[in-house]
Amino acid sequence: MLTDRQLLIFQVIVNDFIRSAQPVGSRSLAKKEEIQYSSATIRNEMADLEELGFLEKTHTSSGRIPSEKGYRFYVDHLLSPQKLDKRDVNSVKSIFAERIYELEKIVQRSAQILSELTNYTSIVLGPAVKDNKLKRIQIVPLNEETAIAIIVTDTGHVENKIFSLPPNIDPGDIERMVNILNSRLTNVPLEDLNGKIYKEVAILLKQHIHNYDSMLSSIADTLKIPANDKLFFGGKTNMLSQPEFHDIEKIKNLMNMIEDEEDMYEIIRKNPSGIHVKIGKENKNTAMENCSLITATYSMGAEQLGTIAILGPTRMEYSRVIGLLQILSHDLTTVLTKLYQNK
Amino acid sequence: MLTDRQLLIFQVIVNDFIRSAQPVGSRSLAKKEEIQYSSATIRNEMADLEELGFLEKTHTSSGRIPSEKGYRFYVDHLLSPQKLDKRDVNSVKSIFAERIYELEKIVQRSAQILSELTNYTSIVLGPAVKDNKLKRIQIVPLNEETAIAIIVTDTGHVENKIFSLPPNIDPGDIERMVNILNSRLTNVPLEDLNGKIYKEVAILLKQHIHNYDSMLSSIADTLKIPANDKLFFGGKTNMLSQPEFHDIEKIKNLMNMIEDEEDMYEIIRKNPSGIHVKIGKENKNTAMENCSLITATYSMGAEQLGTIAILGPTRMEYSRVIGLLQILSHDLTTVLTKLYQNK
DNA sequence: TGTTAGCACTCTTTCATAACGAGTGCTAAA
DNA sequence: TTTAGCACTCGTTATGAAAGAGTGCTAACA
Repeated sequence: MLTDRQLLIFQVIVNDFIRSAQPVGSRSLAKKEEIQYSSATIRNEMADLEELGFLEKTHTSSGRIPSEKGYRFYVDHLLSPQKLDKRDVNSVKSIFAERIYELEKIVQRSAQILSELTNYTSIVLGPAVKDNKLKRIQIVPLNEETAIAIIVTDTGHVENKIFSLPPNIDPGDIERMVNILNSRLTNVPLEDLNGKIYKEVAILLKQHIHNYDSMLSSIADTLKIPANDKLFFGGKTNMLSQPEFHDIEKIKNLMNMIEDEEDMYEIIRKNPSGIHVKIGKENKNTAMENCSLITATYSMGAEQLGTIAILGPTRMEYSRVIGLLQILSHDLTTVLTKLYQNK
Repeated sequence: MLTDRQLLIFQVIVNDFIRSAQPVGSRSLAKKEEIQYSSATIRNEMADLEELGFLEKTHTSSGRIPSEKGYRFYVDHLLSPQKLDKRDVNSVKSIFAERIYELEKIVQRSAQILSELTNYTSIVLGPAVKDNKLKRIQIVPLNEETAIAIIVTDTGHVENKIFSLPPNIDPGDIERMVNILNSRLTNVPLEDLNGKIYKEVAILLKQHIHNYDSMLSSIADTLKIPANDKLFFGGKTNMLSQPEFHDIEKIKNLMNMIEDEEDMYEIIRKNPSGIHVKIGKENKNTAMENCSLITATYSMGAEQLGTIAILGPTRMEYSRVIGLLQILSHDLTTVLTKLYQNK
């Protein structure tokens, strides 16, 4: 469709704009050494590229900036195989340098490094808890009326919830119940717990425990814990430094969205595996219409665990960010697989 | 020191400026019904108040705004006994309407309501964990090499940490160790745990457990958990709506500070009990020089637990915010005392 | 036929200037 | 002691001119 010359010019314009955030004019292009044509020729090509929808003008006599369609084309067809800066690679590797055991800490640190490297905002959806398998249930009575239920998963994740005890409960009953729960539910994925409790465990409890029904509903309720997986952020305020966000109103919308867990969860959830780029209005959210979101997934073995994302202006360093996400998601997957595979 | 008329004029100026964020001129003051003097008289008084340091001008011929000294005087001497709006009172009461068991949830919700009512940013320092007493220690092995230590406190707070096991550990040893720890350490305040472990528990472990020394250091290390108490925020982005933060640079500084847990912790920590107001530069942090911070403490019984704070512009609704904090800290204290006093 | 030089035109940015309004400080009169 | 009046200051807004960056188009060129 496009001639080689058009491709060249388009690519240089996009790169230039990504770097400078200023509309690119024909004269400044003609001065570049990789472009040997006169400004008039370039003007003609730019007019064509605009007609095709890849470029835009901010006003009648301004230079050109890439349109969303332009960015889309750039991302899909013009990104050369990523050659990452060595420093970037080293920075990512450094995340895994110290021996950390907690999955969450690794994830948290990834988010932080990513935002520092890019000066954009990073969002990491923590490991999906619902696929974790139950390692142990524990109930600790706090006083006559309340107790705390604690569940530990095979990945070392801990959840807890306080619930109220039925009056005059026998401590022995609690202990028996915990034993039954553990013997029957160990290694069951958290999302299956609830079903299994009513199908298999209820019968057993009925045989051994007084007052089992009021207890059971408390416990079952408690085990419904893993509602949303945890979100981690890095560089929440980085977008304030981007020149496209000089406007307070825009910033307010964006920051409000970032602060709203629900919104962010909606945006980053259920990503198909691999790397994906959403540009400008491709993100449904109006607060993000000047933003691009790049997501990558990470896994443990064959099981997809979570998502890493970078939120930046549409004028984003796509090449570099994609490179960073690729290497990070790969490394995360490798480390996690090694660390927890031998359960 | 000040005449009654000066007091009246000063108070009206402050109230007007808090409402409108605009410098207050003599003519607009003269129009108010509570002020019966001519604009010229008021001008003279304003000149005097400025000389005394209570008022400032933004430029030669502008109206007056309160100086920091002025706000300080206003807060210390001019705040009438707080008459709170009924809706405000009801909103605060609503926090405690549902029966919630988790202390953290109550605190979290308080922060949220507070920020919604005021349109400022609220910061709540969660209950000091170090004063909690140990209810139970649990150790759950995850695999051959790692285990997770869980501690539960008397207030239902749960902390956990993964640590590495010495090679070839005997499961029976772990169980014996947990029993010893629980029998010896239950009801010990968290901050005393470490000392007590080495003084009393080490000897016992030596008698009963193989390999006790390498285990002990792991455990002791694990129990050093409660580093910082948890911070909760409400309305982090509210300051973006305040007219004094039209300047992107100011916003960036402020938001960066709010996002930095260390900074915030430093600012809100170790507050003497009661309500305190820090105005403008009285806050050492330069990002806060256009802000005021009002803090209040809450307790459980006689034991001071944490701090609630509101961060707003120096042009803050002092009267209302102080009133809100008073009633909230009082109610929090009451509820918490009732809920957990009967341990 | 593709490329380029040249020129008229457009639009933004910057600067200077003027007019207006809000507000002050000071003086003199009530 | 209070107030009316007036000159003065400063910020805000509108206007216009000039400069600069960039475009589109036409005509000439290789």
